[in-house]
Amino acid sequence: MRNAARGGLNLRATLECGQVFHWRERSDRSWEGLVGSEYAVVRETDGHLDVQHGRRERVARYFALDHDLAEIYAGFPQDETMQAALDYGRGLRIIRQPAWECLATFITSSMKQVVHIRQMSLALRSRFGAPVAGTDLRSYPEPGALAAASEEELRACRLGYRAKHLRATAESVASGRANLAAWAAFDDEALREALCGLPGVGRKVANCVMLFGYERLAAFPVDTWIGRILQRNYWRGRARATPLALERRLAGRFGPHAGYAQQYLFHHARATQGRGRS
DNA sequence: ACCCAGGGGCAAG
DNA sequence: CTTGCCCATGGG
Repeated sequence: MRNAARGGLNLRATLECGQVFHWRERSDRSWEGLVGSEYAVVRETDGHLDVQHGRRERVARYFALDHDLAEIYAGFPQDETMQAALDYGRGLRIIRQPAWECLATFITSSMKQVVHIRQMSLALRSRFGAPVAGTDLRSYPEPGALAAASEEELRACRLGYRAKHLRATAESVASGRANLAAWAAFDDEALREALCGLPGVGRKVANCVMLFGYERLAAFPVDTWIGRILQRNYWRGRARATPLALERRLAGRFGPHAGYAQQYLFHHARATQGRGRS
């Protein structure tokens, strides 16, 4: 079953740009992963999505094929830095990721490279997740499963100091004190404030969860990569600014879908300025 | 040996 | 409201 994507699709960029961490490519160039707790196999053909396994509508929604990329791109700034990132990542989509999976994953992301986040995520799935029919992939652990785990067990998944934060937030969500589903009704500021109240969640992680888990496309996470890009290309000659200052002063330049712009800049920088410059 | 990675929390200025 | 330091772990 083939699904039209408004403005094209770059499946590899979408799945490897650092917004989601468990998908894997198969030898036939298709990709397999879990949409919530459902096994899915997908493939990109001519800029469209081929759903080879899984419920078509559900998978299409997960990959946000309804996002109108042409309209989103039209809001990007017309400068060289942004256009180079756009040319490189064209077709990359911000997907609709389950809020808890996204929140938990980004709590473990602090001071870690994408490859490590993936390893921790897979270890958590393997140790605490539930089996899924049709695959050896396991669903992301429920909040209760992580809340019931000991800190030592979480550290065994190589989480380090992040184990304490993940466990505490899992408890908060499992108890219902933090109702992630209800928070979807909050406006951006209220949602950010609610998220920042959770252990291990500061402004950067909150912005990632808003962008990837709540479809708040204006959310603009500033990490070390984006900080460098903004400082060098959009804040030249001025005093070194903190991530928060950069976000407040510059996010507006990237339009109503600033989060999309941010992800293209991140993906481009990571690929071209590559991790190992020896 | 040293540096950095999709940071956050906390105490101190 | 900002800055400095620590928090583990892996890789270059």
